[in-house]
Amino acid sequence: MHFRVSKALAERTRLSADDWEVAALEVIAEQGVTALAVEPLAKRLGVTKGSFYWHFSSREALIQATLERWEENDLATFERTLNLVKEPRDKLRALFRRTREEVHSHVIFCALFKAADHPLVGPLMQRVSERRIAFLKDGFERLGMSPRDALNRARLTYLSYVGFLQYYQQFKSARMSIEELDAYVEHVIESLIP
Amino acid sequence: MHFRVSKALAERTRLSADDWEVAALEVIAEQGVTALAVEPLAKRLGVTKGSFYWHFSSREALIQATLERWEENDLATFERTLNLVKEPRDKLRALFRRTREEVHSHVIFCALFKAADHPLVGPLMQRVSERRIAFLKDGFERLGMSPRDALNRARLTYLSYVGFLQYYQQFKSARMSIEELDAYVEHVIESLIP
DNA sequence: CGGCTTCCATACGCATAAGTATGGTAACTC
DNA sequence: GAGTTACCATACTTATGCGTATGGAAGCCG
Repeated sequence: MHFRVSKALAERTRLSADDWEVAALEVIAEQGVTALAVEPLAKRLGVTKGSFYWHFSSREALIQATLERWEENDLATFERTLNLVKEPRDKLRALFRRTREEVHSHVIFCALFKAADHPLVGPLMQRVSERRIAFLKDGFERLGMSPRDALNRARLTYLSYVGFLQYYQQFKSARMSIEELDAYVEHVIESLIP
Repeated sequence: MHFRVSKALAERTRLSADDWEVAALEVIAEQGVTALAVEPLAKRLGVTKGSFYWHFSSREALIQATLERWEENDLATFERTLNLVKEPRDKLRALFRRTREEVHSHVIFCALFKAADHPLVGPLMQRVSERRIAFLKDGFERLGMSPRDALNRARLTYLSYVGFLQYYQQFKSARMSIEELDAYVEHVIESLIP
């Protein structure tokens, strides 16, 4: 005897490929790319992998699609934030201060950076890195630095950002307080923006 | 009919726990902590896991022992390098320039940092990070910075170091040339050392 | 209402890896 | 040289995860 469970309780909306990609990105943010497995992901979504292999041909295909989606979204977000401020110094400052906000996107970025060994993730993060370094270089050049110095300063800035994210994400027990974090960001701004 | 293979060819020296730890550190440097598995490691050493479980009670025990060994060695190396130069400015400069050398130790450091999720690796890297930041802070204070500024500058310096390592290790295809690398390090020195 | 498509469950095969149990062989000891 | 210990191989068991095969149920379409 099997009574059909109420639709509201069971929430039995069938899944789309998008649902899988969103869930995959969540797992990547929480546990990294290597921890992204098909069966646990299916369990998380309340289905079995029979569903998964209808939407995707393989685990790699899911990763590929998820990464593409993230890159597009990242590009769009970056462009949007980028055009808010015009004055180069303020633009850089705004960028630095953004580090404290939009935590979620930073978590994913950080997880992807750590997974750069993966053949699909590596090229992606290299593209992203070069784009951001180029953007920073442009900013420093507008502030009067030589192309050579601007490039190196951009590298230094970007890589300190990467290091900071990893540190801040990992060692949550030793996290700075909000005030300390603010002070740190202001110090970085004073030290790196001419 | 089985003729005993010559001892020189077979190299059948029996293994010690140390041998396993050294090999484990190699694998960590090459493929990270998560990729460290017992059976592949045994194959690498030309034995089976029957040998492994005589020396160690579990995979975790191996990781533990390997990390302890690395931390001791890292401390010793750091102390040694540290006492070579006395003048604070030169000391910091020497430290920065060291980034280009002793590649192997940096590879391990980098791999461990990426594996900070692991319950054994996390606390270790936190200790190591705090030690190094404290060392840098001391250097900056000796150069006349306030304790607060010195701490933040030390963080910035250390985290840019971490970010650089990850970037440089991962994206070998987009690596800078030697000259470019030198120029970058000199830029960092000029930018961060007052 | 019968049929076709879409989405999913179940059940399999295969591979890798942790850990255990047990027996074998080298090496040292007396 | 007989016995003990130290080191290792082989052969399990269990668990996880990828991918496939196949059948079943829901939803649309005529």
